[in-house]
Amino acid sequence: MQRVSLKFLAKELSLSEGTVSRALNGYSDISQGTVERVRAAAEKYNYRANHNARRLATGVAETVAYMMPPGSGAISEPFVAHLLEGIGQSLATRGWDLLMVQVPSAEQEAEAIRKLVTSGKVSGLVLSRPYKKDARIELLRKMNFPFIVHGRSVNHDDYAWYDVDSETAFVTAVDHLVMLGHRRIGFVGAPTYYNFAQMRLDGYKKGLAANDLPIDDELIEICEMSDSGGESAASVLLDGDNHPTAMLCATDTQAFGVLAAIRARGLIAGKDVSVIGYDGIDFGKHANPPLTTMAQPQAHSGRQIGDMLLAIIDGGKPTDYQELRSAKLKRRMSDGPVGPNNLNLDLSNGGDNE
Amino acid sequence: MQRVSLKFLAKELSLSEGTVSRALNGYSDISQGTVERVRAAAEKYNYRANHNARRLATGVAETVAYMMPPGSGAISEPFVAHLLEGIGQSLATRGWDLLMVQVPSAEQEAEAIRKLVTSGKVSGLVLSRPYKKDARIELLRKMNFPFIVHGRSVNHDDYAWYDVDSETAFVTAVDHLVMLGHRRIGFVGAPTYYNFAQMRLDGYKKGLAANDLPIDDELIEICEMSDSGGESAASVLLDGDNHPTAMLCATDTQAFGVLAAIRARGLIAGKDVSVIGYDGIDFGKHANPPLTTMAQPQAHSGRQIGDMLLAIIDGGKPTDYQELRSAKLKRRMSDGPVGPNNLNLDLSNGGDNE
DNA sequence: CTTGATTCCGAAAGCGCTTTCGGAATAGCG
DNA sequence: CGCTATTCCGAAAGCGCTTTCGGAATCAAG
Repeated sequence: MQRVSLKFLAKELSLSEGTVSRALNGYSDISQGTVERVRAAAEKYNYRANHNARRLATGVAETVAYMMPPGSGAISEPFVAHLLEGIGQSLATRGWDLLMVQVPSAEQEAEAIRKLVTSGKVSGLVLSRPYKKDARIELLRKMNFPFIVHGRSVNHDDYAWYDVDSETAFVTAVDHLVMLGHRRIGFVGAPTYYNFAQMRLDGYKKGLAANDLPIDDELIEICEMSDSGGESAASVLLDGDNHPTAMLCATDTQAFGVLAAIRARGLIAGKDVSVIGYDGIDFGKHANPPLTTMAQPQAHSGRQIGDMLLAIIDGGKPTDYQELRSAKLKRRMSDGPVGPNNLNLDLSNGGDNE
Repeated sequence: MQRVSLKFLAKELSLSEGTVSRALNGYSDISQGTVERVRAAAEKYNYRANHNARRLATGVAETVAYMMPPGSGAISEPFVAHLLEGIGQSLATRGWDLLMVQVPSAEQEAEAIRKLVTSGKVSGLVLSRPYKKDARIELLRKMNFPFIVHGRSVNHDDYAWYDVDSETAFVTAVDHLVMLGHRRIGFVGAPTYYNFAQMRLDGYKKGLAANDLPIDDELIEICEMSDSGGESAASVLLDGDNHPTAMLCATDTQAFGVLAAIRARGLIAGKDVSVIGYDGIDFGKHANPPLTTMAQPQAHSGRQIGDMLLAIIDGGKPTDYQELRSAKLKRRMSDGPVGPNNLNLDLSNGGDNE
């Protein structure tokens, strides 16, 4: 294993190591003839440069790390998978590597970053799901290390990011619901130390205000970002005195739980209660009923993010790489007009299966 | 960035680089006193060894690669995410890294592996979803490189693997269906160059045979592993002359499509037609109806796989690390007894929504 | 007090590659 | 044909760390 080194090739060709190296790396001070001779030999002996050596010598790691959002199961979220794939593709165009970094808890993130940066094993970093005020981002900026974040913190003027404008997505969603006749619209949100969660909540409130609807705190439930979180949040909303006729969810995953809560009460989403999620994950089409959602343009987000980060590593100004995309309403079956059924919702007869 | 090197520390402490290095790495020939002095200084200056240098010097990469199954969207499959998370945790116990490797097409896999191995950047490899006869596995064995595969190829005696016995899982599923009175059981399978797909098909046939049921090729549909693949496969099964009263699917994802095909015909899964998937992915509970499935014990499979690979890298005999787990039937709502409805299924009146 | 064993550390040789520098050989020019 | 400009390559110095080897100092024992 790892038999053929530069030295071996050099000896074989009666050349110096330096010459072989330069020939392989496309330096101009090597004659065409030797370049070809070297290439042929490299091919013949299946030579691969030892990356650790090369990286040590050049000082560039040729590797980018993706830092997983901490918290168990985080990686299983669909968006992470897509992102990873895209970033990987982007990196592959240069033969760079993608490293996964997992941090057990949020407290350890800053330290993990410091370690990563100083270890020299990566030349760039992508972060996901920033907090409102994110210590990781500040640290990275202070260290002047190339990075890009998928999402934005509150103060996002001076670093690179790629985000979807979920705030206006939520006013769009509210508008849509209002247009369908809904006036009591609930909100199932995520913990607001995440900035995206805050922005979605803001969008919800903004949408309400724009439609001259009051903001009722009893219509707002914050829960963890899981289906069961959504389910219990929806339960308190649905079982309260002031049941909403529609619910907006911060994530599709929560929306699935909301749908479950609705079914559990013998109600029909899209008819008795409307539900709109956010993310646009594919699976939503198989939900019961198929989930209407604000779909992110996730098609090439990973690819995009990777390209942006690479540009920054190449010396680009981070602030030149800030991209805000917008989400689109994808109507499936979980939304609908307010009907006679839910104008005077009476849940007292709701079945309780499960 | 990357200010503090070993040299710096050494100078600061008036020690030689070698001494500092050995102190940090727990060699016994350093006095307790200096060890502490060195530790304190390292702490104070926030010293982190440059990994590339260390790896070059020691020859051990301290990194493990996960090779993604090629084909677009492969990574978005739920099992990959779980696996990655577990492997990452396992590696984290030693401070090792997880590298993601993506290969654009199956043809390039062998070459990618050769490159990876000879580049020296990883000390072990995990493969997923092997083919019946897998060139990657043979290559790795020939090179005597530490690896483990998630799944098994046909010939799996002489390497390490972790797999779930999907063959017996499928005979269990058939048994279950037969017990419910089904006699015409369809199979929606995956391409059989994948060994797992072949084994599931085998299990299906075996189960049929064990129950004295004939094997009818018209009841077997192979399609790609996506929901839409499952949907069209189910369509031909359902619209054929010889419609099955139950269908087994090689993956949950396909099963979701099958469910859709059933709904599209105005039928009810679990009542008119039974459906059982395989994988046990969480989302199945939100499907319509909730998907009955053969659930893999994926709880700690990633962790397990990581630990096994590490043991092999440490010199363990690969053949000592072969683990076969079993799947369990997780009944939800998509299976049920044969009813009067489907004994003489008449589809001519089936609605055609969507 | 001598000898042999221990303890602790410095020196130095790499690991495999990159890159600068300078020099030999060749080419171009008057 | 002599002189400068090019072209092409070898030598060598690192990159930052690990690890072997041996030696100085200390200790215990005879």
